[in-house]
Amino acid sequence: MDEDQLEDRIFQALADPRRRAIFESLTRGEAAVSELTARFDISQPAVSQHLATLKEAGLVSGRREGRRVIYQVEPDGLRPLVDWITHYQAFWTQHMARLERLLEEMDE
Amino acid sequence: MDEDQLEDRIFQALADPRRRAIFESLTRGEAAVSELTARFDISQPAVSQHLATLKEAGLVSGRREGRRVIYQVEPDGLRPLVDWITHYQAFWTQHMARLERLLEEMDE
DNA sequence: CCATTCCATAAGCCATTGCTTATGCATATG
DNA sequence: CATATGCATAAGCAATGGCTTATGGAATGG
Repeated sequence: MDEDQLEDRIFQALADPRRRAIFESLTRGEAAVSELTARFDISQPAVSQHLATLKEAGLVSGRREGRRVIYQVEPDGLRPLVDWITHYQAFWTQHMARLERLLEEMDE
Repeated sequence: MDEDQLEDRIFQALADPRRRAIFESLTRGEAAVSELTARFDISQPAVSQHLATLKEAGLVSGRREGRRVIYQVEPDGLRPLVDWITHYQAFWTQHMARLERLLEEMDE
């Protein structure tokens, strides 16, 4: 897929608050569609549609387990977003201290 | 302003490709509305509307200079986005090497 | 002053989007 | 098999979004 097109899909996928909430929910652990439907107060098809959008953006993936489909966050999914931000290093240089702190934490 | 609400506006502002292009254009240097209108093939009101959206998201700011209004990137504007991503450290740990390289570059 | 330039805002239009209900396929279960 | 469960997809609808043209205010220049 075109890189710019993927970038587009990621931004657009994360633009919707509910979709972002679903994504964030999945970062706390994989879940089946039925489970997500129970958590959020929208219909099952709505959840499936959101998941499809997130999937096409490369942010999540799903595997079949019997009748259920388990979705999980795609670890590399946010990479294009990180790359996009990194491209404007000059404007977030001030956050480097914060990132350095993060690096130190990760070293442990 | 509510932090989540700002987060929302940032994601939504960056969701539109043309608005992202305008933002990217401003990262390469401040510009007046008329200049941006010349660069992108849309009407002046359309540009002003995009700028208003970016401004409410805290991504750009404008100052008046005579008849013109000069827009520039707000250095701290992407911070909430960076914060959001850092919140999911676990999923981009793999990018730490890349960030470390960036840190080294910044040290020079 | 009067005309011109630059910009923001209003109003209206069309395309997109996120939701719903309806439906059908796949898998499990009796 | 027959029924039930889990999910995806289709169709339709209301809301939103980005564009346009029209208009008016702010600042400059003759």
